[in-house]
Amino acid sequence: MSSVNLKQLAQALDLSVSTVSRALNDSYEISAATKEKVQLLATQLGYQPNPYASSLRRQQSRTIGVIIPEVANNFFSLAINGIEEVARQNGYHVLIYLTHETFAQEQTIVQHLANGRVDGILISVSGETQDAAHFAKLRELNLPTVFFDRVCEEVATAKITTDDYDSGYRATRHLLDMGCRRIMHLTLAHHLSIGQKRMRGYLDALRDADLPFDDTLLIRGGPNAAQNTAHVRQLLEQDAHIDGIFASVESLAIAGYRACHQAGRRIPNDVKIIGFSNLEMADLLDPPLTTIRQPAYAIGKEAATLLFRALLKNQPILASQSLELKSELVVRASTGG
Amino acid sequence: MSSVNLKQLAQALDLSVSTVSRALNDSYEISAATKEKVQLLATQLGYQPNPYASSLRRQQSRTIGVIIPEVANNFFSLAINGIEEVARQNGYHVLIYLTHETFAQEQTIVQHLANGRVDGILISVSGETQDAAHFAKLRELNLPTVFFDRVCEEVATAKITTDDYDSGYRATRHLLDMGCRRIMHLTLAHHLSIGQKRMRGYLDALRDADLPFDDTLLIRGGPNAAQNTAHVRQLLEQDAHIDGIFASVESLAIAGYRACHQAGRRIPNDVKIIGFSNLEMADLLDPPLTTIRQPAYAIGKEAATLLFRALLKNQPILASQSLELKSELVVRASTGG
DNA sequence: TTTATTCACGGAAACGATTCCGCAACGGGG
DNA sequence: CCCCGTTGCGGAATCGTTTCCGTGAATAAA
Repeated sequence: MSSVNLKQLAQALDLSVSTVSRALNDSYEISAATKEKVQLLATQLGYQPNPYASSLRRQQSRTIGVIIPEVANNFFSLAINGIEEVARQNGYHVLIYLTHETFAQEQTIVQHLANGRVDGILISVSGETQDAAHFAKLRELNLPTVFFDRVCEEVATAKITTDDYDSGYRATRHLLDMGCRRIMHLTLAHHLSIGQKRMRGYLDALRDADLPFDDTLLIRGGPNAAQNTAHVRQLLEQDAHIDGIFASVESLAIAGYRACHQAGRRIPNDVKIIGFSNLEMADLLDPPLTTIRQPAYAIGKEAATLLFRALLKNQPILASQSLELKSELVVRASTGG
Repeated sequence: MSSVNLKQLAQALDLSVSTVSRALNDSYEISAATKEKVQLLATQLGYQPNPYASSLRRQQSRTIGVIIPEVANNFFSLAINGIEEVARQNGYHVLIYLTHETFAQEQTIVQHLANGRVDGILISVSGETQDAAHFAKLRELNLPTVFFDRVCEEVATAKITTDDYDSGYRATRHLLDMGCRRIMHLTLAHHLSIGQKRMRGYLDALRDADLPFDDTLLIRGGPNAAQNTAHVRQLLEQDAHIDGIFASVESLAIAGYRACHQAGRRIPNDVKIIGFSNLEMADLLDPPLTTIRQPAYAIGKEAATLLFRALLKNQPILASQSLELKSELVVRASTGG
């Protein structure tokens, strides 16, 4: 669509197409004088190489794909921020795909990216994903892939995660320290390693406090916020002894707040709440929410950096390059006195 | 990069490349029997057309570009959600670019998209943008463009906005009705029409209440949240009579909250606050924030729908197709009693 | 039977950039 | 003076699809 192409430049300069191309790519075979002439006219006419012709010939697109469950989510939007920054610095473009937490969409998206459209993929898998078969094709095609936050353990590639087991343990431990004895655990991605790690942290903290694990205290949430709230409320009303809620994602912490309001349980007097969250205004909630804050921006940045290191140096991505960043426990009033 | 291409398919089937291509595109010139054979083998071998070869030949990329100031923002991430949904339904891909509210980045991005990489553009301009010259090229190239929310009036194309003047008026009027007499106005995009419209609503509401406009009550915020807060706090401490804050974007409403806390002004007793916001948990803040809620998801969806109508039918986008959606005033405790 | 038309397909030219190969001209060394 | 290497550039193939044009055979129309 760009009005001017190589052939037109070549004609105007009375040079061949190949010479013009080489001049623009700063090839050593072209004299300084010619280079200057070519580049001058190119900028004058506003020449921009056709990206598709270039990609076709070079067999690379200077584009990466980012697959995430949701974008209207503080964690993922911060991560995208980090990703986009690194991509732009390297002159790459970013294609965004949303799975809406469904496995089917994740499959189709991954499939559609296995045709050379992107040079690499960053992915945080959907809550439904249990099978990693759809990632096999990427491996087969040698398409560099980095998982972040919600990873697939089975796939042998690099993964950027946070200390999920530890965070789960510390969150639960904090509730216990504040006096909780019957702690609800709200989880979304319970099939995923991330969910299981946080859960194991929860379980181990209970065990270390010599508290039994009660299966009924476990709520597996879904994408529907109203339903999650109703679910939590129901449990709160059934079980008057519940005095703590550990939410493994932000939206479920919110569900916890709403459910407590509806069930007439005061936070933190009756029920203390802690949740994973990247909400910058967690301190302005009523009451301020105690959070485990993941370094979302850094996660995106690290994942992208790892990917580009592989892309630019044309090296494979190794599982050994995986990184685990630390989350931060920020104590506020929702778990206070 | 996809392992199998048309030529290989053709050889395997003992057909010509053109026949295979036509069979896969369901051309009327190909017999049903051949079509079936071709499609069977194609799916068996997992054939996927090379998107770049296809784009090069067809002169269209089945990709749209979305340019926004920030993604870590409830409004924009909801809008992207709407955009992505419509794009996926139409089989299009979405390239995301962030300007980080800077004019320079907006220029470079727009320039880089004027080479056929995308078939259309959805844009919400940066807070710094005052000049529309960089959009001229898009018009020149006939690259369909739709503005949403933060629009450029000078550019003759369709724009999806909300009733900004009205919202500004209603927000201010609400504060007046609740007894405010000295209302601070926090704005971000004061050069943009969106900022000016909201401001005019503010001014007209003051005028209709026979209140004078005081220039010192106007704060032009920037991208730095801490600085904005400090700015608001300073003004609050200087002027003890301020009893209302009207924030034209969510982040500035938050700055208002923080500033009030720091300056020891109670909300809503001393100062009442209203702000544009798409925060789903505005009701969980302390106190719950009275908001003007924009239909962010719908805006994204409408903008994308308009763009695709033009793309698919190959029609130009007319300014007359512009749409103005209604925002909603949600009264909560931050402007109460 | 002859001609016209449709059907089903093949060949080859695009799309625009990159790159392999080849080739003049020129300069320096023997 | 001749040979050879270097410098600077042109021609053409190539990436994988799409599509224009052509063509043989079968069928229909006359």
